[in-house]
Amino acid sequence: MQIVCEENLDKRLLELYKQLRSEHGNLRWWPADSPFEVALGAILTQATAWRNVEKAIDNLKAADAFTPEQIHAISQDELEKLLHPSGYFRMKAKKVRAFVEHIIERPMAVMFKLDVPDLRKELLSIYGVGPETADSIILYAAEKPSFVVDTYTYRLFSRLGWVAGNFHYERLRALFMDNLPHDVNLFNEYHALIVRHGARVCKKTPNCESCFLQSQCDFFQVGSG
DNA sequence: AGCCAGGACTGAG
DNA sequence: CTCAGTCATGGC
Repeated sequence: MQIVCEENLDKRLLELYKQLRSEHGNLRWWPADSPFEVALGAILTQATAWRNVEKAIDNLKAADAFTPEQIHAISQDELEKLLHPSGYFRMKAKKVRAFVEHIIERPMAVMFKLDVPDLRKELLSIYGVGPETADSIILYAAEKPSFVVDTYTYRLFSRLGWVAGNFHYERLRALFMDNLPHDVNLFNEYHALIVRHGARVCKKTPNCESCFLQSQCDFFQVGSG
């Protein structure tokens, strides 16, 4: 993956943000009641629709298995059963267990005292926590500025012609980290807007009409700014 | 009926 | 390092 449009990226990113805001409003993410619930949701939503994640989280709450210690105490079979609706339930049971075992040793509140680079390294060392999950936990649970990108971000930016080639998480994240102020509220809202908008970005057709950014704002087209 | 959703890990080349 | 294969349910 290469960055096609290097010029004025800071201005372009802020203008895109304003466009998304005007289209979708102020979202204020993440749907969870605690940092631990954010982290669980981040793991469970890997390649999975959020509505299925909600079922699994409801199961955990209903089974009174919603603290790290409670989850650690139940059997693997039971954990798999509770996580079943979220899909990949065997994999996710392993991942959730690895995560709770880690934070029983090092509570999230302790980890969250680290700066973003060190916190990110520690989260990435946990089985089942990849770059997007780590950044989601840092941004939405620790409330520190680490930009979250995903396949929606890549798809949108490909349509805009700002990037080309295959999706590369770290390079796409660096595009935001290097060209935006490190503001938690900005990062929070920006990623939320991209995900909300993502449903309108056609997967296969390069000039999908449902992607308003293609048709309504010449500024976003490479070469016009 | 198929397609796909807010990815990550593994093994092979 | 790059990449295909794997993991799995539920809504549209």
